[in-house]
Amino acid sequence: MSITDPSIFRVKLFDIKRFRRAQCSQCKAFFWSIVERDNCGDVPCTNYTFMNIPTRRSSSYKEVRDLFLEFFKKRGHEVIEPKPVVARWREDLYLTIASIVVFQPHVTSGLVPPPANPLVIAQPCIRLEDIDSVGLTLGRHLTNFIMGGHHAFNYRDKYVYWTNETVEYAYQFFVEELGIPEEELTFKESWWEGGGNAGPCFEVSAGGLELATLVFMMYKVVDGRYEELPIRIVDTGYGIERIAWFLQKTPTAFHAVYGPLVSEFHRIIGVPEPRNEFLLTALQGMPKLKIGGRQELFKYVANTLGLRIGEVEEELSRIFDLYAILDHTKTVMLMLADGVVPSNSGEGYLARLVIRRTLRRLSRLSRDVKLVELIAKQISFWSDMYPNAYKARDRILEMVELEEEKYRSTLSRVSAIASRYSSTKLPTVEDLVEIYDAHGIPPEILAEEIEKRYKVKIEIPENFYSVVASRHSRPKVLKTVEEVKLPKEVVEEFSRLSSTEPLFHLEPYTKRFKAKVLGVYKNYVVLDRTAFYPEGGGQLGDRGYLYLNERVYKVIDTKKIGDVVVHILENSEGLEPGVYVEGEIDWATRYKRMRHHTATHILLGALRKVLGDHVWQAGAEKTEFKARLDVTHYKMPTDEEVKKIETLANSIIDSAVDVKVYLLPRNEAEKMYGFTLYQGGVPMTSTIRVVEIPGWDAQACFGTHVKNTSEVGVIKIVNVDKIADGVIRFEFVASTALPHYIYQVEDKLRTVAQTLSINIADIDKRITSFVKDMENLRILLKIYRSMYINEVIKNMSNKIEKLPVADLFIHRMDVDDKETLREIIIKAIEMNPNLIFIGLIPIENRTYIEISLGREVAKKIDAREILKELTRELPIKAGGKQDHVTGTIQTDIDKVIEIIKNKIKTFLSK
RNA sequence: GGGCCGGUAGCUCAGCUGGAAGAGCGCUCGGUUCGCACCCGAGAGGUCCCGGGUUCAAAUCCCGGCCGGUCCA
Repeated sequence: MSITDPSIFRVKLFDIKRFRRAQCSQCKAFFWSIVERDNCGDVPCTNYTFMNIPTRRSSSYKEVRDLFLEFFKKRGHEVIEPKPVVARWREDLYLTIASIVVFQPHVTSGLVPPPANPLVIAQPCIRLEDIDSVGLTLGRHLTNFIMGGHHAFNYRDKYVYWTNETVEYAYQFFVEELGIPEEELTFKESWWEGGGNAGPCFEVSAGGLELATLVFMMYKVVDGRYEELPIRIVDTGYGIERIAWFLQKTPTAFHAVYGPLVSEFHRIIGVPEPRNEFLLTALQGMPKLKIGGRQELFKYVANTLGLRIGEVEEELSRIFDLYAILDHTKTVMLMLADGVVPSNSGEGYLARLVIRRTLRRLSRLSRDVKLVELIAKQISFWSDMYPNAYKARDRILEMVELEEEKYRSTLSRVSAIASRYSSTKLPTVEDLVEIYDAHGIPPEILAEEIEKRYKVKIEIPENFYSVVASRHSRPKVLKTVEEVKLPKEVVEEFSRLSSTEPLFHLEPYTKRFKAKVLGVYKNYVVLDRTAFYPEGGGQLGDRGYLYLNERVYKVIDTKKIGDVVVHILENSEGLEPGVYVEGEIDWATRYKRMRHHTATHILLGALRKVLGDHVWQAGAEKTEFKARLDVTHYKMPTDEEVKKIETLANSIIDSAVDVKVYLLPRNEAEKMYGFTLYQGGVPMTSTIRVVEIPGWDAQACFGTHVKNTSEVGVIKIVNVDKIADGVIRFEFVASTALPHYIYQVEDKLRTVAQTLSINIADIDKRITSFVKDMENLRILLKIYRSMYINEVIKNMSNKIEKLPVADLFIHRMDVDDKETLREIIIKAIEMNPNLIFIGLIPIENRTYIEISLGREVAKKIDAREILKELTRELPIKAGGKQDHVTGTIQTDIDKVIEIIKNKIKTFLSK
């Protein structure tokens, strides 16, 4: 895996302190240690021994975090505020899985300077990769953790520090600051990869716990190959939870992190707290997991303490569940606090996934405890470390409650699905996967139900969830960056040209301008400057004209390649590089789009104010006619809320606030406005164009905006829709586009009124009576139908022809109402089991025919045989079953009746 | 973003190898009963999501759309 010269691992400190390089007898990795040892110092190559390693301190979780920051601050690192656990600034990742993620890809690629250098950060992270191991490993695996990271960015012309200093800091921190004896420390050589970067690393362990990873990031991973980075980055991750565990010597990391909350969860959920000895024995048994899974662990604990395996399994499983719940509820809190809305797609699904996993585990322990209650406990417990969660408390709890309800309704299908099976017909593994995939019902829950019903046990394979996962192919990129929709050859042709001067930004009200033609290829033209707005940020490209002397060129669309604006013409004949043209944009259209664009920002601001900070733009489109804005929100807004949003939005229009546009360096912009800037996507630029409506909204935005909110005129929300779970779409019309919208509505009304030949004013009343009339007519029709049916049946006996084999009745009905005919037929043959019923309906110049046999006749005769007989004489397309056929005769009804009668008579006499 | 499942009576759903629209609950009426949640009998209630196609015939098969659910990243 590694392509590195191992000499990079030979750092100064190892020489001074006489660390020696050795190979682990278990995992075969090379490691450095002061004392001689035959393992790398990390579980499972060794046992947990940290319980017996003395340290100077026994610090709380929060103290460890502050200790870490303080240590590096004292050594010249600037402390950086942590970022949200949802990676809003990244297009390729949903969650902040490490501290370095904060600086990817803009800083690591060299586009933007780091906010400080060197720096230190205590970044809350969420990683769902190991979610199945959480609890089981007593805190080694967690879905949320704080990664303490000190980072140094070494540019070609600016060196900060590299391997020597990094290892020395680790040594000082662990040995001098925390008081871990130096002979306990091991530095294992390894290789790290993530987020598109890679490099050699040290895993620093003591007493069986890996406490930190020191990565020397120096490669970019491109198509599986490694390219050297222009910047060498020190990327370290100190596990604050593990260090706290190490120092406090609690039996699990959960005790170290959650303190009194552990007992409280035990009490609420009703799981008795285990003896310390029990947990410590389990901890010692952890390396067994690697060998034979949890059964080996149970066996170890049972043997050591002289207990029965079943007993141990039952108690430990419950405790594992409880710890996982402790972990998951905090993860849910963190995600929802950072504005994630549970959904069936996107990052919202990750929140739902964790919530459902938690509910599943919770339901194993208790039927009565509500998830909301546990989350509420977490929110209060963490109120000082995570005040934003406390602020969002009501919203978080409401979302959790809604999710809990949704999950319950999902599970309500279990019984219906179980009833598809029986004690002899059990679901296969394939069925279980299918049921989980399509209905979200976990196999153990279905198995439980089936066991209850049919007293049969179902085996669920160990690798169940990986079978599920293997059914889904994974896309390479999560979100795609806005792509240019221009032919490849055009992109190549124009890629050499210098960037176009953006008059549409510099002076957005420019309607006419002069410019020089720089490039012409087919119907694509590039100018040195332009007022034509190129498609982007949900705003469409401008249309208009280019003038060259007497000639007029129609511009039908405008797009961009990087900073080069490409005008798409109907015809470019006569245009060539060097000539000067005059441009004129279709101002009426563009101005409406500008107003809709600014209106979208106004609406988003209003939405966040009315609905909450969890509202994020999930998509938008602006045209000259109307605009739509999709946002994350967990339920359909009420009519009152919509009105409130609309009123609020219009109030800022009436306030006539100036819309400000700034170009700011990225770090500064983020510092000033936060990540709410990136509503429409994350630009890959070092400077950011910020469009601000002061006190209302600020976004990184490429589009054109009006100078003052009053120019938007008015916003009318015309439609609200739920387009996905957790995503609400608002369609709205602004400014002078509104009359056009109203015309459309009026036109529809007028058409309806005309069709009904009434006044528009009366339309509502008329429709009501119209519907009532329909209802009455239906009832009336029903009565007449049954009258007719009875009439036919009553008169039938007179018209029946008694033949030797059966009775024959031919009924002609001159109304195309097959349903009525069918009713007559059914009644007739029920009354007379010896009847052959022939029903005929004229349809245009053809004849619909239906032949039905009574119970008795059907024993002797096949209706299809009759059909066959008729086919000899008549062009029939028909078919059916033994006692009933339907079809069409391609002949006029008057010509067929006699033929049918005769044919059937001859047939029956055979 | 992608895959999968579903849309049939007021509700929960069956029917889906094409062939005459069903069950349970609920509702109405009647019976039983001191009374009822029980029991018995009768009845009302349908755009089989929408549009197109194949077919003599489509709830059923095919295509497109809308809506809902769900899993994966």
